[in-house]
Amino acid sequence: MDRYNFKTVEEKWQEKWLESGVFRSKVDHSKKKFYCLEMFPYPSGKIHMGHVRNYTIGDVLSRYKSLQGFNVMHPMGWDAFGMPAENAARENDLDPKEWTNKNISTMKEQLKKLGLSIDWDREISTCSEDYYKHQQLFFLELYQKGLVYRKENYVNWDPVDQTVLANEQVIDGKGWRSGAIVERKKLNQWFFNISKFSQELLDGLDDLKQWPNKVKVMQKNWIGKSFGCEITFKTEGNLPVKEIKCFTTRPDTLFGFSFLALSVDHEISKYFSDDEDFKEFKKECSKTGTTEEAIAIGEKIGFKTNLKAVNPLNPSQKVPVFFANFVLMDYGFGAVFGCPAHDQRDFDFAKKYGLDIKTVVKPEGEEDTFEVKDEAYSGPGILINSEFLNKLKAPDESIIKTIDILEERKLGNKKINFRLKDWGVSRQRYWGCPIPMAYDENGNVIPIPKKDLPVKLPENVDLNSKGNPLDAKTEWKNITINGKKYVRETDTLDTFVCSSWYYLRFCSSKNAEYGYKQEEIDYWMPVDQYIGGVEHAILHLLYSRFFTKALGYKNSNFKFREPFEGLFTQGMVCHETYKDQNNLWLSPEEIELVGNTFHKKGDPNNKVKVGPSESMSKSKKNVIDPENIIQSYGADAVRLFILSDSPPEKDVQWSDQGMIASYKFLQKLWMLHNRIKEKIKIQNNGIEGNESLEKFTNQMINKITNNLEGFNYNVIIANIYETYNFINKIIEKDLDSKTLKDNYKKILTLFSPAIPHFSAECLEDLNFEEKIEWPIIDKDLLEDDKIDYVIQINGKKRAILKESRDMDQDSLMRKIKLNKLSEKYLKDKPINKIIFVKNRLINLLINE
RNA sequence: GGGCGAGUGGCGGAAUUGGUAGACGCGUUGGUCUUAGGAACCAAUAGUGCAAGCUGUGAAGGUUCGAGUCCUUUCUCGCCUACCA
Repeated sequence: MDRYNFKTVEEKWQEKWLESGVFRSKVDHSKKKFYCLEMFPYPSGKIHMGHVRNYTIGDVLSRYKSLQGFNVMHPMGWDAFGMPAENAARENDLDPKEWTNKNISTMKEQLKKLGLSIDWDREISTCSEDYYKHQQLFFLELYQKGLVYRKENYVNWDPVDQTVLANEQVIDGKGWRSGAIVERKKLNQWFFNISKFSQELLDGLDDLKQWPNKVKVMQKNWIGKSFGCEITFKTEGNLPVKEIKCFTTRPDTLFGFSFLALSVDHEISKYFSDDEDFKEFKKECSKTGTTEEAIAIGEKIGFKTNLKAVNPLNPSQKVPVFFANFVLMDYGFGAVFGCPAHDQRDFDFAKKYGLDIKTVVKPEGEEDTFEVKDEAYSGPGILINSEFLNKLKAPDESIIKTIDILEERKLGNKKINFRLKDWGVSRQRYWGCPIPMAYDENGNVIPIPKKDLPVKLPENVDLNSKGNPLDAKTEWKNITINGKKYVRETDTLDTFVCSSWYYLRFCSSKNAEYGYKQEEIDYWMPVDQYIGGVEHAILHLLYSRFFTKALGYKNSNFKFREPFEGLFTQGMVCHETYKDQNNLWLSPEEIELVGNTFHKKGDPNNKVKVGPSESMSKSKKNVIDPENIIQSYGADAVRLFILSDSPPEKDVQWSDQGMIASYKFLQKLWMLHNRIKEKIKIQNNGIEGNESLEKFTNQMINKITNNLEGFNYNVIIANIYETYNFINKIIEKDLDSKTLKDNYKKILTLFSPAIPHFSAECLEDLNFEEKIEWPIIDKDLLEDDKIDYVIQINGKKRAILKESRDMDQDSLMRKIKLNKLSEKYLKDKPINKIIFVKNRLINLLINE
């Protein structure tokens, strides 16, 4: 008997699938569609285990849905713009496009070896003109709808590299590449008006029933809706400032007002631009702002101005105005009214600067003389010391009442404030989608005419030039439109823009006229199941939701409101970390086990320190290369292992032993397959095991179907093992050929989403040529006619009786009386109460 | 500081949602076969006890005939987020 040769089998089926085009999808209104999408990869060079896990999960689902008769679309593409290409190209002196395309072809081959059911005809790459020209058109459309605008905004500026850095590229206040101290610089940038949809994006979350709650909560917090009031404070002092606006959620504590605090970037700061002390203070603020620790400790510092702010509800009260480090310019109005008694931050600040702390809310049940002492009180209660507001219930009643009064007296307005800010999409980078805009000599903006799209990225640019390489490319930059001279916008779009609409492009990946074809998105959208890492919980998913809403804005053809109906966030793949005696990271291949300690390979004196299991990363060298693993064990074995060890939403530990076990299991399964094959050939008409085989198969259909529906993919693998164990036993028995054949076919079908090559090979080996469909559960067979009844006495399990299904209480009692257990536990003691759960258990309550 | 989630054998994890706790796998132990085993197969494997049994799902209470599952309090860990007015 041959061993299972995964190499030939997997290659054979991968070729077959590709040639026959089984995974090709097209609109077919006679069938229900299922759009399965995994987050497309960045072509960094090679696939990693995270990809293997992500795409295996999606593949199991796609194959399962196909077998169920759905018209499945399962596409794949490349998130191909971005900085790594630009950096790699600079380091190796080559073209980012070349580098990217080479990576794409490598990774595509690797993905194919996993045996994924992907419709490669729909492949897209965001860095190709075919893709980004449509993105430019969308940009212009959004511009026309008023959803795109330009404004000055602060950015992280690297003065050495002359470029803008993303927040995550600023490490301890320094540029990640140059090491230069990052400056805050105001730059003109393009923005998408995502905040216009704040409320819609928030409300939409309620409809996303198949999203993890965790992600919805994160988005909700990110959008950050708060209800409150804007209050205009009159000011007095030696500056030409008459009033300052604040946003507050607690206007009801206005009688506890004791100072007003401004952000150092507040417009009033312009009057202090020559003040040396203020400059010093501002520097101090930016220092504390950078480290997370400083924020956690949260030392509050302030700079006192000569201004006084007037309490609008009590004009005789005038309080000092400070600049303070804890006030953010981009939230509310960059100004806060301080009420130390009921806000911990304000409390800390007041303590430090010796400001009044006046209690205006007491907890229910306290005396009116209640006073805040060691910390602010922000809980519910009753208003005190607040004149006409006294006795109101805080917070709900008091806030509404106060806002009413402020509005009536024209001192303030009810206001809903969102934390969500508009999306700055300009990047001073080469390797991205050019923004299709231009400027005349006066700096006036015009969109590039649609007929001139796409604005192509120029080739042969000098990536080593300071700043944006596009800026240096004068022959590209200077253009003429309708005989008039213009200069192109040289910024490119944030790569998140590319991934905000790629799910639409997959529906019509070849459509040349427009980003999508209406009838195709009408059929395929929304994505039924989206699968990816939780690290995209906010940005990518929020931007995609925004893009859908923006395209649907003033466009009645756009029928769906949300791009992703279902979302599944898979966990990471982890591995132990290793360090040698010099504290250098070692990869798993660089170590070996001698006795029971690890040493560096070939260096028995260099003991290895085993660190905690962490997400695989190149920097910690705790990576396992999927290519090697597939090479040694085959795709099905890898799939089996990656699914088996943990629920897909949780992190999984890579284990060599587990991997080997999966490999060995397939070998065992192949042996079993051959025994089954022999048995079927013999054409016997046994009866012994038929019934139990049918029952088992039917129960397995039920279990595996339910586990697929619930994403319990690790349990499916356990079910496959169970099935092996069962058949391995029953195969000894006398079975009828036809029964064995029919049931085995069903079982192989159940296996095929997880181990597709193996299952296909076995099915073919037995000439199961008819169309393979997901087996149907026989409800009658599901119910065993013998039940294990749990017999409890006073709630304790005392026995299990195998009796017939649907037995009533009295009959079961009679059986119990006949049992020796009755003698032992019951004797003649009176039974006080009987709890009987049909087909499950009986609990007898007696006096002990 | 705020939010979310999780604590079950030596390990990863199951448990039809309130009804036999520990499925399945790894590891370990014993055995069979073998020149050999880091192969294959068989068996055992929560703790304790010779056994009947008793005890067991982070801890303490509670509801219930019955709690890993529900409620209250508490501890620990993980993730996200952060001076959001």
